[in-house]
Amino acid sequence: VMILRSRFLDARRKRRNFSKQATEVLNEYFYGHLSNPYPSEEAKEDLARQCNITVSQVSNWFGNKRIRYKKNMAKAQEEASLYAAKKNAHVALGGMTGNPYGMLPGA
Amino acid sequence: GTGTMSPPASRVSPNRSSNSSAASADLPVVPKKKVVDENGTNRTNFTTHQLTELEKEFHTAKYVNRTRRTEIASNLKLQEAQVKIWFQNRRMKEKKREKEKAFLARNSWDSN
DNA sequence: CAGCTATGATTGATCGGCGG
DNA sequence: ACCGCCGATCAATCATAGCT
Repeated sequence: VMILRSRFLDARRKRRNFSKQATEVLNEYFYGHLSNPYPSEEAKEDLARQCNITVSQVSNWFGNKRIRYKKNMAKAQEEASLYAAKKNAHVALGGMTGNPYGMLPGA
Repeated sequence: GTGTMSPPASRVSPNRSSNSSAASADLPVVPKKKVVDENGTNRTNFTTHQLTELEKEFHTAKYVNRTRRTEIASNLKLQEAQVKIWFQNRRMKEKKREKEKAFLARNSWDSN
């Protein structure tokens, strides 16, 4: 079985997680447009540039994010609040916080 | 609050609203993709043979006639619709790669 | 190092719109 | 009215990355 699979598996093998910064940008967009997390082609290109990844990767990210957000809404909602709060703070302070939020505390 | 995520603006209707506020609960879940029935397993796992043949056909012709499609479906024991969809997905896949290359190239211009 | 979770990529199939 | 195609997306899965 494994042998048969290895023949048509390609890029999926070597994958690298996006940089924290890239993920940050993507999450900000996602939670900043939660009611309609469907970036236009143009927005995707922009995001791709900002994150230094391809447009397809941006699409993949949003596709995965949407689905997984729904599957774990309870948990994801915390992220939503987190980013919503972050956004407000950002606007209010008008400055960067450089907060190293890494992965969610999962709490 | 509960999830929102209305379907893609392009799919719901020409109605586009720049809703940028964070989580606001509404939208009673849209009918989205149907998982058919039973176990919710409607995704066919093509065999290596089927995929090999399909790709062989693809190299010969990106598009298949209804006649050819019927033949292929018959030979590979697949539904004609599956063959049709397979070719469609294959074409999109190719197009996606080209588009990506073009975009990357365009990105280089900016840097230099 | 093993085990488990997070995450990026792949892909058969669906949705809505368009054109022949 | 019907069908195929496109573009975007979904949903389930694969395989690996990365933390514990």
